[in-house]
Amino acid sequence: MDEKYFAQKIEQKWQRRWAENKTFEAVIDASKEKFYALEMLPYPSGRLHMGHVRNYSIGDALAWYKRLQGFNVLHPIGWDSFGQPAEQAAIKKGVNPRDWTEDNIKQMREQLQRLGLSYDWSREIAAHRPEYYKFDQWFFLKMLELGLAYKKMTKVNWCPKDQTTLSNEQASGGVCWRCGTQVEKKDIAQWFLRITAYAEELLDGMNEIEAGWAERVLTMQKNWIGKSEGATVEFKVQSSKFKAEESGRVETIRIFTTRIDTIYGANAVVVAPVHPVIENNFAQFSDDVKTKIAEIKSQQEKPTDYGEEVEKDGVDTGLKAINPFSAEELPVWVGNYVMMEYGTGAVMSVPAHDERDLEFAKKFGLEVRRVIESAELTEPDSGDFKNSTNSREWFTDYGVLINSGEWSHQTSEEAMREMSEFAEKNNFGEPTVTYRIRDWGISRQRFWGAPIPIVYCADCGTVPVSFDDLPVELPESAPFTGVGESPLAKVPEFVNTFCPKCKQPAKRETDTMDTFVDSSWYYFRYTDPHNKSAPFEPEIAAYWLPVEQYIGGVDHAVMHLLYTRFWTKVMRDLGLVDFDEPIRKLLTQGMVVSESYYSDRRAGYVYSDEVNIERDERGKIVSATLKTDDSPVKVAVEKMSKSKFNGVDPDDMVLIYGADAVRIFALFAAPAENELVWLETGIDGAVRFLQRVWRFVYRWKDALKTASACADASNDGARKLRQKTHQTIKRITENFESYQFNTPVAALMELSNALGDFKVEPEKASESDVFAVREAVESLILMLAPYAPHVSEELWQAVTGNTDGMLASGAKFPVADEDLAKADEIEIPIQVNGKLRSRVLIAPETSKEDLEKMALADAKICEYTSGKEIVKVIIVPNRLVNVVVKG
RNA sequence: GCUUGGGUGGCGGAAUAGGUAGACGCACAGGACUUAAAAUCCUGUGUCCCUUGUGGACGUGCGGGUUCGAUUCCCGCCCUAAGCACCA
Repeated sequence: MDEKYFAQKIEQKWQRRWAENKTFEAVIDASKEKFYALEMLPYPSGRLHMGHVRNYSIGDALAWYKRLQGFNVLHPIGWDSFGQPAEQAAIKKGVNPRDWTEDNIKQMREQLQRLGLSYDWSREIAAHRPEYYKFDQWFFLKMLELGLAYKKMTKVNWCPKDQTTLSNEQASGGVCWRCGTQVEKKDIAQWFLRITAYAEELLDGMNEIEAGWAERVLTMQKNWIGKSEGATVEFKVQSSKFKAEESGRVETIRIFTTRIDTIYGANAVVVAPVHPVIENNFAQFSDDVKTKIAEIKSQQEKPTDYGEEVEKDGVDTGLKAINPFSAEELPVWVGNYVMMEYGTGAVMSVPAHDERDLEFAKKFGLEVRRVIESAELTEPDSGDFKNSTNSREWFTDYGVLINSGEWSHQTSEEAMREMSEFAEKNNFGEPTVTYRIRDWGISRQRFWGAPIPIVYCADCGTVPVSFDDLPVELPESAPFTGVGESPLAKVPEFVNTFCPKCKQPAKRETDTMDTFVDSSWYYFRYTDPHNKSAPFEPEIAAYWLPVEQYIGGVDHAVMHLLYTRFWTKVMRDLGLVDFDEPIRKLLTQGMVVSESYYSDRRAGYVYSDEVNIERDERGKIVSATLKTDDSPVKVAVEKMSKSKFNGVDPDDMVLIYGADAVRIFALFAAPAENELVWLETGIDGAVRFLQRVWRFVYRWKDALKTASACADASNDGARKLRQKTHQTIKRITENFESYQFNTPVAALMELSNALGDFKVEPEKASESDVFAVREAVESLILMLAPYAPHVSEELWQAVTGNTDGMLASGAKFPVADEDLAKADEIEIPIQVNGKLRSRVLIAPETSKEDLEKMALADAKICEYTSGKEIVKVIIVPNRLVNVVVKG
């Protein structure tokens, strides 16, 4: 056994041993409490980045801790291996996406193993394998049966030159990212999952998980679902020649509003350019109106960039609609700020009480009529807001109604309730709840995804593939051009099939599923990863699920985490699971960032070794210039990325510092939720710490073998050490229980420093010294294991002589002895009028009376109190004394 | 604009049922060891002031408030990050 710490050597040794012993393979054991620790599965890009390392280090620390606590831990990993990059590689380099993906998985698996993460590799899954995506298809068919999957026409971004659909990002600025052609909107038929059917439940379920999820994530989901309660009101269209002639019925426009109380202030009805009433009456509009409507329509179809303010625009169609409350005749306008996708695609315009309507009214000179007055006014004024005491131009708060017929003098709250009830009673409206969330479109015109198991038959129409014929497998390859429809459509062997119903020749659906489908249920599959006939056995899943702790980036706060909650509710309705929420606790870890250097001269990012950086003695950058020509370089702290040349390769780090040190630093440098600035210098501290522990253990190793079970309390040094040990155990246990991963490292360092201060030579140590040191060392090693498992195993072996590894020997996390942890003397502050003036050493649990006596007798305190009247003395036992004086 | 976080030394960060602010680490400075360097170990390190002390004042974004006592609670601002955004 080597006396020097060589990370590479011991890390390989223990990684091999864990694998041979199947140490981390989880087996159902009903006698033990289970713990499911889960990290978001990676996309196999081929290289691990520091964000992964941080994510998995957190998860592994937790898994180790829970394992040492005696839990039956499930800690799996897999691959989110469908998706665009593989297809891009195929287009650019001509490689087969499957080979590319498998190669990447192999490389990244090795990288993960070099970090010594305690995964159960026997449960590894990959989304691109037929045995996995078979059940994506299975779920799709089940949802079809439940009416939760359906097909509808929808607008997509379309590049007419490349003949392909584009995502919003690819259509940024209204042009195709590849060829720069003007992007069009095109209607194509796509498959949707009815997530809206669960909107209310997804909202309600948040109460259940509130305690374990970061508030910002829940808020983001709430905003995304976007529930808004209001009312629909029907306005009869007066001058419409349409329905009146054809069916004898009067055409109506249904508007949605959250402020029905302001309806007497409406001066117009504004509809989206694609609203049915416009299409129905288009023929009777003047040419000017027609042109304007077409203009607004095409403007709305153009993808807009983030943050872009669009000026209000619109046109009076000449149609008239009747306000059912006031019987007033209002003009019907087309407005560019009204969208068909939200609410009913029509609004009533109330400029006095809505900022957007005001903007619109101002532009077109429409009347602004105030109908709500601030409730704080004792007397409602005339309604002429310019002379009103609360003369803001618009007023969007709740208040009291004025100029509203019989509803005047009611409060907004009363009026909203009663007016929508009134509308319902009289058949021209009803209370309505609207959601922002739309159904989940899962069709992708791509090759590298799970084929949607549907067949189109000339006679039978759209026919689902039979469950027995799953999986619908992807062909070996396809022509990858990046243009045209889905590559699958160009593979005749795939496309041509037979109708499952009538057995006549038919064609397959060539779209594949959104990869968020794969990640919606992957962690259910981990519980039963080799099941051939079902996604998982409900009984097995019932043991392991729900997930106790999920760890991943905030970037998935909405999409993935909402989809998987939806999927769980569907699985519950299918009888596969019996809970509503799959994830009890969610930890969203911060990004890993580092310094990047941008050169204006080179118009791009440059490598760090191309830059000269001067720092002052405090480390602040004084100047940063390009080495080649001394031109200035901008320094920014940004997310690590290849294109910014500021990434750090985890493999290099592991090679230089060892996996244990990298993991300690990743956890110690910042709280898990914070951004982590990766600085090479910081990691030295982790290495130094490990080496100190290592040296100490080897210095004491032989002496410790003689440790007896005797703990003699008369030895002061030993007693102090034991006290520190138990205080540390207590602290670290509390930290882990509250999911703090940075502070335990500090506590371990303190304990290690205490050992360093223990100045007894091992050869001269008394029995109680040896006992105390052994206790401290064993505790230290056990508590270090979640951070630095390799070093811990090695040192554990050195101390105990047990060569199987601490897991195999069933090591347990140390338990703090409260009595030993108690300090035998405490230093408490004495304040005069809240200012610290002196300190005094006391025995714990010293009585209030004694404390007061000690405080008032203190020489320094007397100095401050002499000649003054002591008003009172505040005593917090074991904390402080505060003497309050006057004069 | 709306929503939600967050502002503590040169830096990452500790500490809040209100009770010694700055644990631990980095960086820096001085010292020991060494022919020398590395490594290691020791000491110091919030700011300012003085009579250099078991000294004083100030100090947790800013301004108020509550309290014997506020980084922590309340009110009003400022800055910053993220998400959403013509959502009716």
